[in-house]
Amino acid sequence: MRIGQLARRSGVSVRALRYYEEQRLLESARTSGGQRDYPDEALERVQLIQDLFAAGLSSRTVVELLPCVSTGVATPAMLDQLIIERDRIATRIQDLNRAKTKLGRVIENVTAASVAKD
Amino acid sequence: MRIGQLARRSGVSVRALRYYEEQRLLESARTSGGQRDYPDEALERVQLIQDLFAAGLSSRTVVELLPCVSTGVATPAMLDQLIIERDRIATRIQDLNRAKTKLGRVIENVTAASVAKD
DNA sequence: CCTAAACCTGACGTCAACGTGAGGTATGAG
DNA sequence: CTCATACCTCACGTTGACGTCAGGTTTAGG
Repeated sequence: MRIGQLARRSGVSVRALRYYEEQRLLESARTSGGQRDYPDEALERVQLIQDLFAAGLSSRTVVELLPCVSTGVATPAMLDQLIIERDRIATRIQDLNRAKTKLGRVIENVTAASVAKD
Repeated sequence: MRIGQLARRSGVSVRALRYYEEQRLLESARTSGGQRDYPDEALERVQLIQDLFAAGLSSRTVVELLPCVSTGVATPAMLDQLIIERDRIATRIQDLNRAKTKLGRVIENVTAASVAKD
């Protein structure tokens, strides 16, 4: 599969895919002409990378953790890192819930006020 | 209260507080010598700003929504924006939960494997 | 009055994850 | 063979929320 098709299937830009390669997050074979050629599994991997990015992990962290996320095998240091990141995500979720609750209350207030006027 | 004290109390940097003022998120009175002088309520406001930033809102969005978040009064446009942001946060929470679950499974696998070796 | 600490205003630096050309090559249908 | 696409490699630009340094001023204690 070539880069444009992978981009369309995964929903990320061509530039992003090249960037992932630059960061060693994603490999590609090359055609005789030098164009990238991806196996089908690349799609899955790109989606995984996106998930981890969306979770706020940096590309540096992702490149460290991708092997064990893919293979299920990890060194103790990697396990520590995994736990740290999971906890960071958990904390972040709590922060977001607080903010969401806050906005929710504001929305309720405003809505109630406007209904009261009716 | 002067800027250094507000910084210590709120846990954000002096630079950040000046930045908030620059972005019109936070006002300050000035002493005769030109130094910033904050009322006690500023602490609360800084924490609110931090919450909204942590939720991924931009300073532009925050400056638009702060009035109604503080006062509870909003125009229809502001209400729309509030709802948009709340939904964005909700989506983000779901993303994070997915990533957390994924990492959690990896951690389980790895832990199980290492226990199996014992 | 003196001085250390805190504060002031610019203004340039940083970092991540790409966006965006510029200028050239590969591919494949007709 | 031809030509429209799709692709290639630099390499500089962008954005947000500050960090950081320079050079000067204010404040409060002794």
